[in-house]
Amino acid sequence: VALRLMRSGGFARLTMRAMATELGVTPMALYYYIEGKDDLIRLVVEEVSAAWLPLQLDEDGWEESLGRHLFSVWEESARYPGLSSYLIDQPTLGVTQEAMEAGIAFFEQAGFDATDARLAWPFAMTYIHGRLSVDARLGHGAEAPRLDRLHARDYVRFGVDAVIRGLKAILESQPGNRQADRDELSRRARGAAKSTDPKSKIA
Amino acid sequence: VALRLMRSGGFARLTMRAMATELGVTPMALYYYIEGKDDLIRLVVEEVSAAWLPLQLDEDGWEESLGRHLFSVWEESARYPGLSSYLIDQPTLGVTQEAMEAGIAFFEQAGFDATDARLAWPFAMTYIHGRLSVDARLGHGAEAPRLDRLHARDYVRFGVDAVIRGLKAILESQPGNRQADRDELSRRARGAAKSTDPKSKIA
DNA sequence: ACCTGAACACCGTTCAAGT
DNA sequence: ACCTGAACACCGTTCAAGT
Repeated sequence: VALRLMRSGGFARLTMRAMATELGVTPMALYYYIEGKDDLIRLVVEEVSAAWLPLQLDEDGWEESLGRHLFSVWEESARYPGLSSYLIDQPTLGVTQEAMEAGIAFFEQAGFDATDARLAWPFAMTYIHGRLSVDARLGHGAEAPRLDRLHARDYVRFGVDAVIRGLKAILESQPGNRQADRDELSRRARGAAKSTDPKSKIA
Repeated sequence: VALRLMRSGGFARLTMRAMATELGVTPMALYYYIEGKDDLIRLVVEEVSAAWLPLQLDEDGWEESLGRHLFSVWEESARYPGLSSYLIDQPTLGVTQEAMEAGIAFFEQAGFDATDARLAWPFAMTYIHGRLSVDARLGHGAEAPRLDRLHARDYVRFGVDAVIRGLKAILESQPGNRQADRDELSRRARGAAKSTDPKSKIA
């Protein structure tokens, strides 16, 4: 019922009283099952974020993997307008500690050093939830063109591209991770490397 | 009074009733001077955004100019926790139509084509307000370290860097704006160019 | 075990009335 | 011109009481 309320009227429509009315009970009946509104939202976020494509390093490289994840977060979350405005105000952006650690591990696997990996994940998530917050007010469907016939999808496409390119530039400027290393990583990705890879960041 | 309330208790503390109490009047007295709460927030945003360093192309290049602007928006807005969470939900991110057009013009002057300039400004602003929204809950001062002794300033520094590098990569991949043009721009910036600059994008 | 009813402490705002 | 007072339509939540 909570998810349906949010899909039709956005996060603002999700109230204890509206839920009770939909269920045909008084508002206080809900408190028998949940601790309060924060608990209700936690369950909602759990449900919505389960539909996100997980952030994991696939064979076609971290750039493509990250792009797919961000698009998936955007598409799924966009069904619940205003949810990202809530998530962005939460510690760890509303996801569990484990999900955040998995996100950081992703960037370490991609070759970022420990500090940059811890900064890269919140950077990408902050952008995508920021974008979703903007979309919530403007509408995200094809029926809602903005300036110069640009649609919500154009904005997020540009943004995700810029996020990935920015992170790539930072990765390439890391000491010990310059052109020579990148060539090595490319070779490994193609399965052509049989050496011991002494400088590999992936191990 | 509104600004003071926000500085001490954040955006959530800015209520018509709290303002009235501070002023020693009843809530309805405010309606003689302002139309309602939306109008009050509009005036607050007007005041806060006036303190932002304007986004204008200075002699040290668009990258540095953009970096200064974003940091200034971050530092000034951070004094009013929760304000960015409101701004990010607004069309044109809470600024006036003119401010948005000036932002787009900035990216055109920097060499972005018309479409990318229209996408670049919201991208940068969406990120910085997203970042501010996260900071609002976690605190932004040096007294609030996060994971691994990283501070709010580290996150925004990394993010602004990534935003600029990402936009730079997009600019450089634009047709007619490749290495040859960039070398020319670099020469101009150093004041060494006395040619007529026929291909310059800045004019 | 499951739910109700009254009440409290908040919101923004309308409408009519005061001086 | 400037402000009050009562009231309305909302919130989330506490506490005591019902079956």
